[in-house]
Amino acid sequence: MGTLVGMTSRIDPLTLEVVELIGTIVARYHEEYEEAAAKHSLTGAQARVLGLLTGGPTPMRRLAQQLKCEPSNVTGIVDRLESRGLAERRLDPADRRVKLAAATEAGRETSERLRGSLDFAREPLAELSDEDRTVLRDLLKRMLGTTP
Amino acid sequence: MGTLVGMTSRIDPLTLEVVELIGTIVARYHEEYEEAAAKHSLTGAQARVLGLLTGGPTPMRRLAQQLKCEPSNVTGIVDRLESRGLAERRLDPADRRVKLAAATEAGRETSERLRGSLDFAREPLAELSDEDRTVLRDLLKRMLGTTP
DNA sequence: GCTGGATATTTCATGTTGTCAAGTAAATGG
DNA sequence: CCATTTACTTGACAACATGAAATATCCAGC
Repeated sequence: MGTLVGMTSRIDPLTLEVVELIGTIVARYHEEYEEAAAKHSLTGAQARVLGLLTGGPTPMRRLAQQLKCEPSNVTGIVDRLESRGLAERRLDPADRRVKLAAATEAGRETSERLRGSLDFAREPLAELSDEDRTVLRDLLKRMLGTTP
Repeated sequence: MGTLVGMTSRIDPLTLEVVELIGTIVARYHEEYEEAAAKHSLTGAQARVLGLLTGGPTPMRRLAQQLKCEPSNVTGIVDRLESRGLAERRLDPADRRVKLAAATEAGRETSERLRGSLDFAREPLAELSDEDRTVLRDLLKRMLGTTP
């Protein structure tokens, strides 16, 4: 192996370009998400938890797993949602150790309004035809190993 | 317009599926990035700044713009990088108000090792042929409006 | 049934990221 | 030369995140 510039030269330029594009998409996605959350006076983490709660009452531990963080962190986030009347804690009759976080009616409304304002869905994809979207979907699925 | 289930039904299922896939990619990308940064004892923000500094000495203000945060925030991040010998502040001879953040030799090495450990580039894209990647690249570019 | 270990949650201490307002220093335009 | 703008830092504060220790509960094995 001759004199190479660096490790990155092992990746072909095309792959690098795609990775860079994905990075851009990731950045824009995050930006829009935080922005939409802020419009409803929520932080990103709060919006994420509220979104998870639309799936029904959820144990704190499960929220931590889905957010990939420590359970003690979830305590604070749910505290803040609760203090604003968007969520509440319930006891699990089946296991008195666990507390189920659940969205209140106000929480459900807020979550739904937020979902509606996430324009990332419409705007960039509007550039693509139906056929393009199908191709894109299949490529992304294969990338993610959904079709092994 | 009959009785609809909700606002989300305005978006066709295909678009919804693509949006969901992109969400998955965003989540995985972030996860891997933080993980790779942590392996080098860096936080995500520190890794991001260090990455920006590989482009050469950069005014604090510009870093703030690229990170989309307040300049006062960058002060702290660069402080931490500096205290670990990965970055340093230089004076801009052209304008004595600005301070240029620059990666040290150690910072450059760390940044390069980190870049090399970002497997998100190789692993998922390896599923795709060269032709597939070209198609994907073009679709993403159009999504991002790079080719108006 | 008891007991010991595992599990679910919280609390506390601590660190990083982020905002905003105020302050300092230097450039710039009348 | 002076007022304004610009670049950066500082300080106060909130949210997020981790890790260790405390509490309450469950469960397996005896």
